[in-house]
Amino acid sequence: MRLLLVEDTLDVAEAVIIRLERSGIACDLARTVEEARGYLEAQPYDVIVLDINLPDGLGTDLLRDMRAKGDRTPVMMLTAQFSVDDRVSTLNLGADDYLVKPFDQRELEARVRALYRREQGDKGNEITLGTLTFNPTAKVLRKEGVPVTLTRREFSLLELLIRNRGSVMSKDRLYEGLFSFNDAEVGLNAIELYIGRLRKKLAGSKVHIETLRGLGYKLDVDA
Amino acid sequence: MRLLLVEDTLDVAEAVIIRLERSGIACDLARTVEEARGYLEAQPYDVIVLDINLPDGLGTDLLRDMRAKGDRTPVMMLTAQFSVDDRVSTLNLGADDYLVKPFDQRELEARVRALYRREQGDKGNEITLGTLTFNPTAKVLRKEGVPVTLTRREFSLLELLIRNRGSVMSKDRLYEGLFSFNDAEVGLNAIELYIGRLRKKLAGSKVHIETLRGLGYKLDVDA
DNA sequence: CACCGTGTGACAGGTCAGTGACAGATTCAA
DNA sequence: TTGAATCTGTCACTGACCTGTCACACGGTG
Repeated sequence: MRLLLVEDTLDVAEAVIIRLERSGIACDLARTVEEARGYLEAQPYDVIVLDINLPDGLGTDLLRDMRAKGDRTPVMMLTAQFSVDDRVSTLNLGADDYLVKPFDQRELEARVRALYRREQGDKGNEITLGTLTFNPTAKVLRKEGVPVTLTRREFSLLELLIRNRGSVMSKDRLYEGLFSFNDAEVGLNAIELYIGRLRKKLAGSKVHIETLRGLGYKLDVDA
Repeated sequence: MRLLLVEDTLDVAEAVIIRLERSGIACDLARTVEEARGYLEAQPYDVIVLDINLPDGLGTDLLRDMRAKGDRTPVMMLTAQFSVDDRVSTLNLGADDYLVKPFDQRELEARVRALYRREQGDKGNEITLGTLTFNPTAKVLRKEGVPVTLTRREFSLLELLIRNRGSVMSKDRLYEGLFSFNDAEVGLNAIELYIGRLRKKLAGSKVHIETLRGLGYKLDVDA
């Protein structure tokens, strides 16, 4: 999952990013509205967490512009004071959720995941494929009921593949979902590496990752 | 829209079918889990409405098997009693919606249509030709539902032909679409080669690539 | 019948993917 | 804070398969 955090208070931002990155969400940080616009043009995000009060303007303005352009990316608003009026107008602008500062990190993560899930169209959060059950919120993968330990990156990659099962995911798309701009300079080779590691762990599960040379990878259930 | 109703209570089933057929939804009725499996093997459906309590087993088992096989057809569950636990576990199994009996016919129809719409949205720009379905975003080609593996070049060529189906594509145009300036020095013969390879993979699909000597190629569906 | 454009099998690069080893980074527990 | 364990990502090498050329067969057209 690729997330954009727009927030000017550095310590809040850092705490959030550390937390989210640790659980496998690739985060980019923008500290102004302008910066955020740049990021948004550069690449698509799965979720945006947007502070309202920013040095060069209001987060709500950015939100309005996005919606006016037809961008439907889920947006969670953040702010310190949140009157009932603020709340209503924010939601009316097309925000999907909001959180009042100070907030609990765990709550933020849970809500972000909920937004992502909703976007993906998954009702439940447990996915069964072959002999695998995958639970993105609990971060647990089971093979025939037995837990399989996955590292952060392995988990993120598997989640991307599972959510797009049956479709070919180009190496670029996987790369975008896995790494943020901070993880600069990571080679594309890393994807191949993790694909290999995942394959080992998925062995004997009726689920396999197919390679399509020059196109990407595709996760499928054995016939 | 093609719908499979799995329900053993005849009068309920008939009422539903009459209503849905009247508004243009093609319905098949299965009265047992076994019968439903038969239908599902025989052909794909757009939506499945699935009762939980059936004479020879539970609808939830059928649902679980489908999801384990990677089948993501939207499923709406029906049942008389529906505790919170039932609800959660059903959704976690991969159901997309549920309805408690007795229900309003109009509500059923509205929800079924909602499921269908969402599914169509996901499929987006999927193109069906004869027995082929071609999905450019997922980079997947299926012949009678079975995935056909294509290489990068084959895929590009097929996409060009499909997007211009019915009209003749000159070899030059195909060439321009397939090769960039980097791929300099590739002979025109390469096109013929890939046409040949594609023809083999499209064999038995009611879709054929016609040669128009001196003019180019044309992809068409058999009469 | 000759010609030109097309079909096709075999083959030789060449590119891209798989993999093992390794070093730096990070996490976790004392 | 330190050290062990694990995770991360690079590098280099190997191997597989796609790619496109060549050569030749085929077939319609004039």
